[in-house]
Amino acid sequence: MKEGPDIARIASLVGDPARANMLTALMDGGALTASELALEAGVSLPTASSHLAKLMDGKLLTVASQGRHRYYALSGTEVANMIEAISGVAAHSGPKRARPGPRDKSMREARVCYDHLAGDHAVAMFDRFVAEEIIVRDDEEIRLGPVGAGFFATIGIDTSTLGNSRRPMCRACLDWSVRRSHLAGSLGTAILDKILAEKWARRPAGSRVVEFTPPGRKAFEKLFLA
Amino acid sequence: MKEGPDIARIASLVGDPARANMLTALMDGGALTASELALEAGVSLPTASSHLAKLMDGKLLTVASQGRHRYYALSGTEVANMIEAISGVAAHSGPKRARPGPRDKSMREARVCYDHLAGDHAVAMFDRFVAEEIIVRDDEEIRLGPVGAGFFATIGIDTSTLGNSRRPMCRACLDWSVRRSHLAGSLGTAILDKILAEKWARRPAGSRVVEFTPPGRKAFEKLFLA
DNA sequence: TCCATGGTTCGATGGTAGTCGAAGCATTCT
DNA sequence: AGAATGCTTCGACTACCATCGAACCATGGA
Repeated sequence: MKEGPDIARIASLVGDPARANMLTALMDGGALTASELALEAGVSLPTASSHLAKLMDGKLLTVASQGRHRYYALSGTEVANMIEAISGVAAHSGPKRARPGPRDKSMREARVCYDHLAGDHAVAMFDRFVAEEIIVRDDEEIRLGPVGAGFFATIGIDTSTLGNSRRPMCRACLDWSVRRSHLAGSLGTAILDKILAEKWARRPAGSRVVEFTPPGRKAFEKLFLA
Repeated sequence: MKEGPDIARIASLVGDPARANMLTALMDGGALTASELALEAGVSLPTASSHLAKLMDGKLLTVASQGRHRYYALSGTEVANMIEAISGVAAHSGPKRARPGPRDKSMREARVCYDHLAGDHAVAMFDRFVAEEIIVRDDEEIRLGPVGAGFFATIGIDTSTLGNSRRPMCRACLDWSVRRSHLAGSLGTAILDKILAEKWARRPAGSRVVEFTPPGRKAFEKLFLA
């Protein structure tokens, strides 16, 4: 009967799966483009655009136009707190989270996260990069480490050309199946590109799964998990 | 694409206006019956029952069967925190809350909250009861004060018969238009009954508004707001 | 034992909101 | 300028779910 703030309105905004996916994708505080969010949410671009308009209308998101890109981000910590609180309840509620992650084993092992690799392999690779000081992480920020440029040069990735774009070369992306970070950004894209170019793995159509071939996996491990 | 806890599922539970009303009605930590919640939400009993089943399924509510009543309550502080967090965002988002409360002036002044009086008059009455030690509040608990039984006896309410039922005689109910407590429980019901029996006020059909007659208002003020 | 009251289930209805294809703007690169 | 990319708008379709009346169960009281 009390009708305080219109709680139902904004709860219903979060209540749609597509929008919820978008919001959680932005929970790291980063900004993503509409197309990236469309992929994250698993919907078409028009649909995503509609959802984004609704989220903007509810003031849950802010947008920054940069050239022909529109970068969407959470509008503030209050929104993040809310998502966090909802997640807490959901964790206690939902179907027993005995298996935290996707039902699909291969998805958990290796999948593509828009344009870079995610899953166990990606997290292991990220850890090794940090251990070897190929990349260094300063709190939230991630940069190429002292031996980084050299390392990537040896495997045919020219890091000097990756810094040009407005897009950050290195970005941390929280892996939902492992709950740890993996590498995104243009460098992450370059690595995924190489994996596919070398035919170490292929992507079954209509899925995010990345299927390594047996020799491909060996080569990948030798190169990135040495 | 991270698919952590099923946040959309429980957000959509809160996203329905009827359910949101129910949840906010329970935000004081109390327990209400299905019919009370139906009135709070402004829906029919079958509809309310369906919503309650869904909220139970999502583990947002607990239920305690007492006789033929079923008392629903929030399942824990985590749920309350979530509602609180959502309210915070909603306050920043929604249509300017210049007028915190109902658009209807008469509603804000006096209305019925299921079976007791709410609104400005009810809050003023509650304050006076506390000031005069007619009732005393111990934190969350409310009891009849030292002069309480005598006071109510003089106006024709026998408090000794009100304690029999399982229902608490005194209960605090948070008034949404003033954001302060008013009196619920069987004593609150008795007072409302008296007001209507004395014809100090009447209830237009199909509304929660309580319309005092001019002499009725005088009598009410003399008796309860002296 | 029978009635009254509080709740839930069932079935049918209607409205609303999510979805995508196609077309339309805007910006940037060649 | 022309082409390509990123994004939004429009229109039509669909599916889901909130809603309520009526019937059905359960408990408590006479």
